[in-house]
Amino acid sequence: MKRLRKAEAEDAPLKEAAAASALEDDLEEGAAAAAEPEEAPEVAGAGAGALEARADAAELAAVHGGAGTDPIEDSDEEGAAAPPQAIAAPRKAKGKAMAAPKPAKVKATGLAAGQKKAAAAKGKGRAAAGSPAPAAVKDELLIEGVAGGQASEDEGSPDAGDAAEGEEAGVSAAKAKPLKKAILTYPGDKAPAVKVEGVGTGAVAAAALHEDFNLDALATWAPGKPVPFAFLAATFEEISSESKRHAITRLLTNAIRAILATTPGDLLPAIYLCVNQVAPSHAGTELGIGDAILVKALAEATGRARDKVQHEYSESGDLGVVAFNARATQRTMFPLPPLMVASVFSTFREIARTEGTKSQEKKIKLITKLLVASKGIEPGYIMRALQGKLRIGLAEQTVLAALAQAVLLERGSKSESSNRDGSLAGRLQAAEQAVKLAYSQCPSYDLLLPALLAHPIMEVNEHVAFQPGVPVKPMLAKATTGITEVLDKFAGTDFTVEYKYDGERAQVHVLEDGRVAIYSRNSEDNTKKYPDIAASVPRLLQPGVRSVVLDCEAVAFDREEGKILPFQVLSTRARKDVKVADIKVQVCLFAFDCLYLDGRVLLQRPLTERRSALYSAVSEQPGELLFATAKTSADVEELGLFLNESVAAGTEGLIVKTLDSTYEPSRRSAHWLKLKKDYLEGVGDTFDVAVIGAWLGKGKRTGGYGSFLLAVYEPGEEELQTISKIGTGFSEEQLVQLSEQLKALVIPAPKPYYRYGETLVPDVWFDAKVVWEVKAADLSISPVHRAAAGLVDPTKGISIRFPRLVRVRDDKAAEDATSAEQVAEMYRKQVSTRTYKEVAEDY
DNA sequence: GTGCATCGATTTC
DNA sequence: GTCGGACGGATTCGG
DNA sequence: CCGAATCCGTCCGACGAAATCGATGCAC
Repeated sequence: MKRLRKAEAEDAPLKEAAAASALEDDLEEGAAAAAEPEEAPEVAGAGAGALEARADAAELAAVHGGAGTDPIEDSDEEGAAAPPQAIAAPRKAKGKAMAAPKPAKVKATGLAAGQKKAAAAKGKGRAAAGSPAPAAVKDELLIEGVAGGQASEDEGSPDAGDAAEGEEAGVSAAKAKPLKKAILTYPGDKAPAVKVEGVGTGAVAAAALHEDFNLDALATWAPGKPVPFAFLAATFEEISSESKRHAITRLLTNAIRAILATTPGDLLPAIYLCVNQVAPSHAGTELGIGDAILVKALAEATGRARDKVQHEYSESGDLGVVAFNARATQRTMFPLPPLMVASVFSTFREIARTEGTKSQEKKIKLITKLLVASKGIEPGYIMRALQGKLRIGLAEQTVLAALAQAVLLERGSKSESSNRDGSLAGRLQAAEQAVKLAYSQCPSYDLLLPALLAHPIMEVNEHVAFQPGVPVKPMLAKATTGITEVLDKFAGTDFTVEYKYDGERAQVHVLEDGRVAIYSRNSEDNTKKYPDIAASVPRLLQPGVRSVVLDCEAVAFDREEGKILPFQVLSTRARKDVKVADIKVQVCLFAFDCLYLDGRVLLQRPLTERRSALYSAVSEQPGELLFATAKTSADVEELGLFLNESVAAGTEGLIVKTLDSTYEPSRRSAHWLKLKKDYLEGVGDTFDVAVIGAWLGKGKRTGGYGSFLLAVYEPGEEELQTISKIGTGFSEEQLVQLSEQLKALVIPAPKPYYRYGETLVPDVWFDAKVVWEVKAADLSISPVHRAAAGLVDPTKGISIRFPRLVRVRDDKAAEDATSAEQVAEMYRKQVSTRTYKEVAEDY
């Protein structure tokens, strides 16, 4: 049926198209329902009702529809990839975010930011050195007192907002005192506030500002009416000029409150737009849109040449800016209906659904339609959203925080005023943690939102909790620089050490009904990628075990030799709809944690307990499932040996874990530490390489180089052969300085002795006079790089994994760079040729 | 129209 | 994956 | 003892190699 509608929408005039798509899936039906002239809904009441209904539907669907079924998603969707998550903002590019900076905004951005901007603009180097922090903070507080009023200015027409500065100043001055006081006394507390952990003075001050929330100043639409996309775009724009997290959070909190108070049905699409997702990760819906298609669409929408748009993109490094400028100069013949949050989002979903022949054309059409209907700031944010990079300093964690705060503030007064057991800041903090926990254990806004609106926020974890079949965000580990740091951090606590296998994270769910689901690190459904695992794991369950969730690393494995294979081998496995018979690369699971066993959620249990649960839940089967090699020791030398052993066994190093720690989903917790050889100073593979080219930077690297092309030296033919690009390891300041230095070495064409891939041509070439020392984790056979070509592989060259700059080698010339032969030798050495047994015998 | 190469997008690390 | 920058909170330092 | 300096965790967004998959373009 959606096909029909789609066809209609394509030919219909925009207004009708928007209407059609607004009705398209049940999401929009929900929105529409909430939008019915319910006449001034009692704040959250009406909308909550609408969403409550959806919550029930969702729960039902989850129960009946089975594992990870997204109640909102069309039932014909199959698992696949996920939408991008990253959203970002340039700190110092903030000034030129999207629109021409408005006078009022520049003021409101605050002293600190203003200064920084200026420093960044003219002065490379010591930007942050100057302004004393305390003064900046004070001024910030003054100005933020009027943030609420400011938001409204942006709405209607983007250019309309210049409030009387004098008045602002007056208001702020008046507010300054109570604010200061607030910091000291925890406002709203009768009893002296119990010190809440994690709540600082900043959070208290921020909480106090919530009193200024003014719905009428924010909401330009009537209660129950669809939320205009312009509102969201204006919020984004404001956020983009802000760098303080509290301030960003509050801006979004206010926006969410406005939606909650008027049209709560639009909250779900709004949240999805904020986090730049189109569906939960495990639902497998992707936009299938990248820079290339966006450039095409933008060219079409503005009637300009593609090259020109592409060129402007290269120059400005931001498609959003290109779109904004393009639209600004284009006249529309007749006024189009404004974009709505719900309709924009449903168009995004439609784009994600579009596939097959001519799908790109269709997608471009949809995008074009959005662009043509967009005004002011909107096209810029539409482009960025489709790119998957909002770049405004707002991403998932902050959205969750704002969501929690908004729900508490907007709805808490009713149901939760009775149990005010702390300061406002404390309760906000608690709500935030509850919501983040809920989301990490059940990463789906489709499930989270309805539950949030249906129940008191502090009970959200009772309703949105871990359940087998829905992936948990995996716990991550923190990098360390050496064994001493590990011992330092874990002094006084018991810890254990495990191999860090070089494969792919696999969260294996075995459900009571026998079904198996396997999720990736990013909660993608990988079940279809690993039918072999799905088949074998149930056989390995210990007698009596009915359901279990394992945390594992899936590693390519040579069953004949009983040997771990490198990551590059694993990556050649097919990904979609794999048939067991077609599998060429065997995989062995290395299990290291157990999150759930026979109805018991183990996330909050200590590692010791989870580990024994693991050992009791499944049995080892060489080549199919093994327990991660582990050892418990606090001896420096012993750990050093173990680290060497792990590397010899073909793993990346060690993970060190405290034995009493719980499983902390999605946290790069200090309870798990990564110990890799290449982290150690002076250890690991380093290369001296010539810098022979560069690419222009994007986003916060706009205006300079973003990455560089590196080459090693082949003395026989006297060639410089590319080995890698590099884009990290330098500070911003250093990057500017290096760019400056290299700019002088630009040559119009590559030297005849440069050997590089035809598909890897940099924006500018350099005379090879600069040598850098670069560190890497590994070497790999490369389809594009030319280093040591012919020495290891008959035609392919060698590249490096995870390259980063260590230091500049002023003392070296290009001829002194690492030689091709050395690179080849390093590659040969790293290839693991030893079996497990051999390694084990040695230690 | 079919098969193959290429490009772009997405994903893993 | 690596890395650096900005913030915010907690802890330590110095007058 | 208080304010300043410092340390540390969190969040965000620059950027890396390399693989598959899907759509499209091209040769035949």
